[in-house]
Amino acid sequence: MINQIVQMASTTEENYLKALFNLANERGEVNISELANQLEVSMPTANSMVKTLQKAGSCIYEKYKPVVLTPKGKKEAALIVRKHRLTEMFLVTKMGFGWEEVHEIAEQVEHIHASKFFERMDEMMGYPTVDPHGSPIPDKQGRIQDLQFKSLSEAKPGQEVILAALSDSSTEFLEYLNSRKLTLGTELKIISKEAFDQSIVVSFLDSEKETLSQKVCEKLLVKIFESKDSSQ
Amino acid sequence: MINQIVQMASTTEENYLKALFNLANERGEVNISELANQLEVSMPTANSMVKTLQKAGSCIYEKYKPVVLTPKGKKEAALIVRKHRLTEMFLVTKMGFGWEEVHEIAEQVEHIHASKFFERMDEMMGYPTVDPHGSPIPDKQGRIQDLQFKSLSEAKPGQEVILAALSDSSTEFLEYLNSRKLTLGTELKIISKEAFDQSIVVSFLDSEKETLSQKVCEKLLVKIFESKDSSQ
DNA sequence: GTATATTGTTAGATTATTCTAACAAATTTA
DNA sequence: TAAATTTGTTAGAATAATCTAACAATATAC
Repeated sequence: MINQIVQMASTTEENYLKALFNLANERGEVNISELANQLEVSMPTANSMVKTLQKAGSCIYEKYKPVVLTPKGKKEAALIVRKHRLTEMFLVTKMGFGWEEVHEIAEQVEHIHASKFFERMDEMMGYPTVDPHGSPIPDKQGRIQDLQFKSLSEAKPGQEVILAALSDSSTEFLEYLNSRKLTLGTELKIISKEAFDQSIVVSFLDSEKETLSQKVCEKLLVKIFESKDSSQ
Repeated sequence: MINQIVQMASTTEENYLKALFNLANERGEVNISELANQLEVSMPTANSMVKTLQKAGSCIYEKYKPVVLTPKGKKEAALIVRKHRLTEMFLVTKMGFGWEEVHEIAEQVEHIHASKFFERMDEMMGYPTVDPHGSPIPDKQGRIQDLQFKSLSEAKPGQEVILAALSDSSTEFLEYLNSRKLTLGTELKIISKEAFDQSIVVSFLDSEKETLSQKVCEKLLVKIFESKDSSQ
């Protein structure tokens, strides 16, 4: 009888996997100092944990080379991200939390192993595909749909767009958006764009007008409607 | 400047505190072997952790004597039990789980530190005072109301009682109760009691009749209505 | 293209949590 | 009460996750 006890990843290992996954998505390659920085541990600590994850078959690592997740590691990470995003969505839609306060809670809830718990959340919400920040929720197999939104800074005057996701979900940014009543799903019309500093004036909610800096525009991901003059 | 960093209890320590609290409530004194047995660790392990908890001021321990929680330790434990029971209640009333499946999930959720999360649950449920098994939910200060239910085995023929809580919430027992449609809040009338084996025949839901063994009766906690003939 | 800075590694130590082996104290049984 | 059993303790070791110090490799700057 083969008694193959596949040890579940510890909470610590789960955090490393998630960090590798997120860093790889943001910046492509992941080196030890980025990883250490992200997790607020020393480089020797990150180095040693990467070796542990390699032994477990979750990543590939060669001295002085960037760390790469294996398909196994990617799936493990995606399933943690799934739990995180389902939780965030649940906290917002079913428990009345603001989108700026859910990340911290979800960081803890994502390490719960009872899959029943997350399946019920999923069911109660009608199987959502994105979280409250517009990020896609991986499916049960760890697959992620590619949403391919554009940054608002790519939009041109006259175009209409829908705010669909954020590339920065820090509390500060979310609170900035709250203060301008900018929520996901909001329709924006690009009134003008300032050539000097790339800031954009938009109108939304049938009346509000707002100037958005380039910095802000880069972080707002939008669906751009095909131009009415069919220039494509 | 006094820089008193009071270290939060680890998940492991929390589990020891909870075990000490529960064992003390069930059996009075807690000795090392009971604790070790409850947590499925070796006696030296339990012994060593008890010393750690003592250093943290959560319990009092002298060689070969029973372990006693300090007021600090009792409060810490009660607050974990609070999170556990709030979670169980939430899972049953807001997420549609059966009472026999929530314990396992709550064992994991109780270690989440985000107090916002539990406060929102509490609020959504209207500040319940008991969990789905009839056990009291400690308040935010760790205080527990004393419910003082009686065991059904103390009831006498002719009396009417309401099933209020359980002294055993094992999955097997909960499934037994499910199969008989016995839920908390059910009104039972004691039809007769068999002197030989202390089994009791009850009627409930206006029609159902059921014979309950002494073993079962001892685990059912009830509110006994004052007798109509005011014999007290 | 050398000097400087950054990044990464190894070695060695620490703390938390656990174990087994060996022994000691307390309790139960006969 | 003496023997047997149970309970508890100490000692010593193992693993996970972390650190600092010291050194090595790679990348950047002049």
